[in-house]
Amino acid sequence: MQSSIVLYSQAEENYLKCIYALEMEHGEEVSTNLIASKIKTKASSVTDMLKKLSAKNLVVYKKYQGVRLTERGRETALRVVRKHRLWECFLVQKLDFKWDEVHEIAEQLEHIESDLLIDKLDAFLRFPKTDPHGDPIPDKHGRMVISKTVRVLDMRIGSSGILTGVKDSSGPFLKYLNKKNLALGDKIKVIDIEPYDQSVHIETRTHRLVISNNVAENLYLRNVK
Amino acid sequence: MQSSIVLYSQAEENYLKCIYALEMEHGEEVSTNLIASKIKTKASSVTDMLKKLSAKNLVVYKKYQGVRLTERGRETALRVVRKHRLWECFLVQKLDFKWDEVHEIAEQLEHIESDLLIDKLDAFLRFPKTDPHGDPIPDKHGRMVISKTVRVLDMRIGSSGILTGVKDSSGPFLKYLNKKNLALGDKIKVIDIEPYDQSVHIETRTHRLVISNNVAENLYLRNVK
DNA sequence: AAGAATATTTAGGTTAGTCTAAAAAATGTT
DNA sequence: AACATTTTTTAGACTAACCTAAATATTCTT
Ligand SMILES: [Mn+2]
Ligand SMILES: [Mn+2]
Ligand SMILES: [Mn+2]
Ligand SMILES: [Mn+2]
Repeated sequence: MQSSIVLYSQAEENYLKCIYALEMEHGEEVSTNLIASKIKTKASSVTDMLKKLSAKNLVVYKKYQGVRLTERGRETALRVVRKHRLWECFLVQKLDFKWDEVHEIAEQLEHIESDLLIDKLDAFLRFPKTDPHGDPIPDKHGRMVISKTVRVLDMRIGSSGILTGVKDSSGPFLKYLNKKNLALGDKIKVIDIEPYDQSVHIETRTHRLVISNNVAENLYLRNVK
Repeated sequence: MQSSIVLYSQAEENYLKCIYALEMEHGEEVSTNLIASKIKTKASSVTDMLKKLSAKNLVVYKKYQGVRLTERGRETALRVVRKHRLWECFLVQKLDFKWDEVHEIAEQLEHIESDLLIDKLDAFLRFPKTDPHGDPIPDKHGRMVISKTVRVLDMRIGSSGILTGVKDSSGPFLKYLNKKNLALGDKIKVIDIEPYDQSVHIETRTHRLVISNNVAENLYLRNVK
C-alpha cells in the first residue's frame, strides 16, 4: 500500500524546508525566533504556523520548547529540497544560468507539484548528485550522499583541497567568488592564516589571494592532503 | 524608458487568461457567468475579481455589462499564455511527456515569474511556433502566427487536410484521440457527414473511422485541398 | 532568589480569495 | 406592459497567512 500524497501550501513547505535546514545546522530543537529570522517574518506568525504544522503531524512542538520535524515532516522537507536542487541544476546545465542567478527562481519552482515531473527531470539531468553550489541532491527516497568536507578556516597551513561547496549560496557571496575567480572544482592551498583576524592566504592553480575569516568559514574543501 | 514590471497574483493571472480565451472564442464582452463556469468558481467571486482587475486597469468593466481586456490586460494574459505553451513544449520535447499529460503541470509552471527564465527556455526549445496541441506561442512581444484552419465539421465531403490543432486540450479528449490513433500532423480525409447527427466518417493514411459531431467540432485541419 | 532582559505566545486586526444567501437588474414571455 | 426567469451584484462570513501590541514564560545577571 502506498501512502496517498498530501499537498501542503507553499508557506507550509517553506517552513518545513527552513526547519530542516536549521536542524541540520544546529542539531537540536529549532527556536521560534531562529525560524522567524530565516524566513523573514515575525515570531508570532511562526507560532501560528508551528501549531498548524503540529496539528498535521509534521513537527513536534511544545510551547516555549522549539520544534523538531517528525519523520513525515522530514520526508516532506526533503522532497522540497530535492526539487529545489534539481531545478537549480536544470537552470545551470540546460539553460546556461550562472550559479549566482538560480536560487530565487528555484524558490518558486520547488513548489511545483508533480512526482512524475520531478523524476523525469532527474532522469533528463542524468541523476545529478550535487547542485550548482555543491549541495547534495536527495534521491526519490530522500537519500543523499553527504561528502566529508572541511571549512577553509579549519584547514592546516600548507594543506590543500578541492573546493566542493559553499555554505552561503546567496547571490552577493557567489558574485564575490566569481570576481575573485573562485569556482567549485578549484584546487586551493592554504598558505597562511593570520592569527590576528583569521584572514586566510590561499593559492589556486592560477593565482594567490587573501580571503576574510568570514569567507573562509563559507568555503568547504574535500580531499585534503 | 522601460515600463517597470508589475507582478500579479496567480488568481489574477488565471482570470486574465480566462477572459482572454473567452474573448477569442466569442469576440465580444465576456459575461460573469461564462468566466465563473470556465474558472470553476461562483459568479459572486468573479464580480469581486473583476472590480479588482478593473481598478488595476487590466479590464474595462461596467456593472451588468461584462468585461473586456485593456491593452495592458491583454499583454499580461499573453505573457501567461506564452509561458504555459512553452512549458508544455518543454515537457513533451525534453521530458517525454505525452500531449495529454502536460496541461495540469503547465497550469502551475505558467505562474513562475522570471523574464530571463522564459526567454532562455524559448531559446533552449529553439523558439517553437506552436505547442503540443497546435496552439500558437506568442513571442516575447506577444506576437504569434495564427494559421488558418477549418473544423472537420465544416469541411466539404471528399476534401482533406492536415490535423494541426484541437480546440479541447483536456486530458480525456486527448486520450480519446490517442485511442483512435489520431495525432497532430495526420492527413485526414472527410468521407461523409451523416445528416441526421452530424457524425463524420474520416479516413487517415492508416485507417477509417467515425467520429461524433462533438469530436468533429474540436479538430482543426489546415491545407485543405 | 529577585529583578532585568529576552523569547515566545496570545489577542485582535488586515488582506486576498473564496463561499452562500438575498437583493437588484436585465432579459424573455405572454 | 406585466410577470417570470435568469443573470449579476451586494452583504456578510470564512480561511490562510501575515501583522502589531500586549501578556506571559524563560533565561540571564547579580
Ligand atoms: Mn538555492
Ligand atoms: Mn543550491
Ligand atoms: Mn494547456
Ligand atoms: Mn496547449
